[in-house]
Order: sequence, then structure tokens, then C-alpha cells
Amino acid sequence: MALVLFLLQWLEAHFIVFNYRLDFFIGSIAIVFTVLGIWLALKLVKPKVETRIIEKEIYIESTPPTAINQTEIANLGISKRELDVLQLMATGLSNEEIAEQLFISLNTVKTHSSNIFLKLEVKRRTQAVEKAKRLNIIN
Amino acid sequence: MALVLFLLQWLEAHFIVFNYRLDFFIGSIAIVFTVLGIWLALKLVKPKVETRIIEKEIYIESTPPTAINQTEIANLGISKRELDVLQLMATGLSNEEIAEQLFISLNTVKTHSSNIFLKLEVKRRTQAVEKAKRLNIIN
DNA sequence: AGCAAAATCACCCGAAAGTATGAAGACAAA
DNA sequence: TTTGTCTTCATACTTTCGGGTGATTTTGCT
Repeated sequence: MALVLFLLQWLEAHFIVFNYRLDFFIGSIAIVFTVLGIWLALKLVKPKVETRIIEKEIYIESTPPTAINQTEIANLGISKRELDVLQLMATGLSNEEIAEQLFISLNTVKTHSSNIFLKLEVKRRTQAVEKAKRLNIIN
Repeated sequence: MALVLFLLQWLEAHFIVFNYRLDFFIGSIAIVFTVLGIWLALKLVKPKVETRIIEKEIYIESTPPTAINQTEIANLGISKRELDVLQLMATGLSNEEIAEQLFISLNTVKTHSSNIFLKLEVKRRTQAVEKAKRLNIIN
């Protein structure tokens, strides 16, 4: 602002020189301040950012020698007992049968399977088994 | 530009009125064109494009080229439609969702799955999927 | 055309699965 | 010791599955 005021003073002081060329003078003012405006805008306004999201498809071959993916299990936060249930689930056993196998109650199996579904982000046991096999959580 | 020139003409035509207030006049010009500059900058500057690449993992069924066992399907007497249901069942869909996929009613899906269980000699859908995959009826 | 298998759908009912919530003991880590 | 996770179990409720039965329509084949 101080700079601008000084500039105005200077321009006025030299006005007589340019008096016979008022058009040119005003045009200069206009151009100078247009440039100033542009500069201000560019300098002070946050740059527009247009985010363009590109999904890059990465094909992952599930390891042929079907090694159980311990990392994935840890990532998903699946506990030992939940893994037990998941394993039996994959063989097609009912919750009741799983309970008998593991010597725990039906309710406990239900709790475990609910937690499994949450962690695997699925809705049904069939999906859980499908995803678990795909991720090599079970074999 | 034409607009700007016209504006200048108009301003000059009214110059006498503002003559005794040159400071004010110049200041006005300055402000107007500063604003014009700002507007131009905001309007014309291309937004920065920020490209964000998101890696989307796609898992590939790396199961060896196990050919689907048509003989087994025939032996078990599984029909085309039943195979359709079985296939969708293996992806973890509910009967309701299968019905939507195949444009048939829920009851029909139930009938098909019941028949599948009979022919595969299993009690549950999870077992059906497990056995079907084992027999290479589906992939 | 006529028959048989396949496909479609409906209704009922019980079983199984799944959700929500709460709670208590075990055990390891902070 | 406290904190947090895991495991266990329960109760109540909703949803989905599966079995049984019967019926109509389509379709393929002779």
C-alpha cells in the first residue's frame, strides 16, 4: 500500500509532462494496475487445485505354493481363535458343529464369527470363506 | 479490450468534472484496474492439476488351468440353471442377491439350491461350495 | 402333438445364521 | 496395578436358509 501511494505521488509529480497525452497516461495507469491486480491475485490467492484420481490396477498373483499369509492375518487383526473358527467355517461346518469341535458354546462361535465378518468386511460366512481363501488367510 | 477502451473514452469525456480531483480520479482508475487484474487472474489461470494415483489391488485366481469337470456335472445331474446358482453361491451371494442377478424370484433360487444340496449330498451352501470347488464343478 | 425334464413360483415352518449388547475371567503389556 | 485385548458366555431379536409340498409354465425331444 505504501508502495502504491508513493507510486501515485510520483505519477502526479510528473503529470505536467504527460498532460498533453492524457490517454497514454491513463492507459499506463490502467495497465500497471491491471498487472498489479494480476500479481496480487496470483500471489495471495490459494492456487486452485483440481484433484484427479486415477485408479491404477495392480494385478497380484496369489502365491501358487499357497503359503498362509501371516502378514494379512496380522493386518486384519484376526486372533488365533477367530482363525480356528474361520478354518472350520471354510470346511462347511455349521456354527453348532464348530462349537463342538472347539469345545466352546454356540454363542461363543457366533461372537467369533461376527467379529470375523467385521474384520473381513463381509456380511456372510460364504463371503468370509471366499475372501479368506483369496487372501490366503486359510488354505 | 473493446470494453476497456470504451471505459477509457467515457472516463476522458467526464474528465473535466473530476479535474479538480485528480488524485481521486487516478486512485479510482488504479482500483478499478487492480480489481480487473485480480478478476482476470482468477478467471484465466489454469488450475493446477494434482494427479493422485490410487493403487487398486486386483487378485487373480492363480489356480492352475483346472478344467471344469463337465463329466462330473453330468454325473451328478446338475442342470444349467442350478450351475448358475451354484456359481453365484460360491461368490458369497445370498439367495436374495442371486435372485436379483438371475432375474428370478427368491423362491426359485431356494428350489434350485435345495436341489443342488441334494445332488451334491450336502447340507449347507458352504459345504456345497467347498465340494463343488473340490470336484472342479466350478472354479 | 404329446411327454418328460427343467424352470419357474408360492406358502409354510422350523433351523441356522447373524446382530446387538452386556458381562466376566485370563493374561500380557505398560 | 492398571489397562487393554482375547476369550468366553448369555439373552433377545431379526434375517436368512433350508426342507417339504404343490403347482404352472417352458422347453426339448420323439
